Amino acid sequence: MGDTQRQRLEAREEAILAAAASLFSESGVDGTRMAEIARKADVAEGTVYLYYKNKHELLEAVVDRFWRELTKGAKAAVTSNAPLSQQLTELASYHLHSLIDDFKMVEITSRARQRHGEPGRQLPQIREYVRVFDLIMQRGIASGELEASTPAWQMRDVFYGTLEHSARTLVLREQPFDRSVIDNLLSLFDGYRLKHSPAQQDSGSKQAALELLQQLESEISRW
Amino acid sequence: MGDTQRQRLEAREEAILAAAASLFSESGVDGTRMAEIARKADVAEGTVYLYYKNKHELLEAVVDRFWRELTKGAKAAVTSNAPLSQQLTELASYHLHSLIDDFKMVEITSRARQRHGEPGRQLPQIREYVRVFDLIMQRGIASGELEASTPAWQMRDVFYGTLEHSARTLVLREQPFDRSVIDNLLSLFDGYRLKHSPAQQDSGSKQAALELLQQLESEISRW
DNA sequence: CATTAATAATGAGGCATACTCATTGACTAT
DNA sequence: ATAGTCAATGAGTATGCCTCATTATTAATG
Repeated sequence: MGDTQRQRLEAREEAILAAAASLFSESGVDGTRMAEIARKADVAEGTVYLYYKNKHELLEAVVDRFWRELTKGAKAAVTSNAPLSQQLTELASYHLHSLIDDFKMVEITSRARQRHGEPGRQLPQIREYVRVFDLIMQRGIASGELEASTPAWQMRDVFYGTLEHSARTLVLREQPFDRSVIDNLLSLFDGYRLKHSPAQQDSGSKQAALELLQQLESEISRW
Repeated sequence: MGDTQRQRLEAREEAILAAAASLFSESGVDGTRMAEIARKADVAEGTVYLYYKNKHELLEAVVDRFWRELTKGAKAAVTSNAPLSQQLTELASYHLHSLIDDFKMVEITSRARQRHGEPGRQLPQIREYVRVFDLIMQRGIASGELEASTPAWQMRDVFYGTLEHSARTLVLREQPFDRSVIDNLLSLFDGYRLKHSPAQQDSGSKQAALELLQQLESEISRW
């Protein structure tokens, strides 16, 4: 039947993707030959090119999948009714753990971004991943748990950038996950916490904030 | 004379390095052929290989030089008697400006780090650059301007990681240098500022801190 | 079930390019 | 002047990505 056929095709594509991911991680992109990938995926070399136009597109697909998986976990960490600080802690732990475990993928990601002479792009799935971090900041602002004077993207850059760099530091030193990195980052984020009680907000901005909050919640619940 | 000969060799090496840097920046590593580099440097293709073993070593040399130049500027920003917050501001501005201006080099750097299957290394000159950030944190701790309970490397990861990620954000959005990123980061760093006056330190730890401070100062002055 | 059409898979060969090395050239010392 | 050393050259080789004519497999039709 036609249905089984489609499944076979998808299984082949998956096999190629998995083989590439594993080999890229182990030997690096330059250290992996297309023939190896084909062999590991149990197809002929030419078959790879039926599914991916060239080595670079295969690399992009591998990277894209990695971040798509990460995004799932990140969303899980954020989708809850827990207080903001706890959600941030969970997200940060998940993120740092993941980056450390698959640091090779993080390195390979930067390789996938550079396509010949063109300006460095952002792969769609990475954008989506970063958006999870943006949303939690926006939600914190809307709920009044974070001050509104700092743009959400700047808070995100602190959060995301710090963790990415910490992961690099730990991996290069061959150290494991370090909880104190998270604690430190979160105590720093207290600087973004509103000191005033929500009651001190004027009613106009409070109203606007509530609307934004609801909008964000609905967006998150749609996940 | 032998001296002129040596100068000619150095000039050739320099020409090759400059040609490679310019072409890598413009067209990316994969988009640049060795023959182009040779032509731009006005030498035969084989000559390039007398100075650099292969394309990857040439790439490493280009990246290494870039960070060596950056290190000079960073040290300049830090070598002064100004208060810590001002030095941090200068260092952050210099860093962010540089990363934005030469973001292509930043991207290429991550490419130079991955050598085939080996674990991601840190090129020596990048290490040296990051050490400038470490030293200013250590100095702040020693002088009592920063709290001692957070390890210097964690403060550095916040500082360095945030700026690197902010640079990426700005470049991808095609926005120029944004002073508010620096202001935000520095106001966050107030969280690391000691609230107590130095007099509250017990004399033992104060003594130790002073010694460390002098040691750091002498190291910095040796630059 | 036989036949035809359509689609998927193959792998030998083409081709671009990083790299080598035998030859040539330039300079130095005696 | 001559021999010796070191630098430079660029045609040729090797490697690895990718193509495409051929073969195999599946689907459609009567």
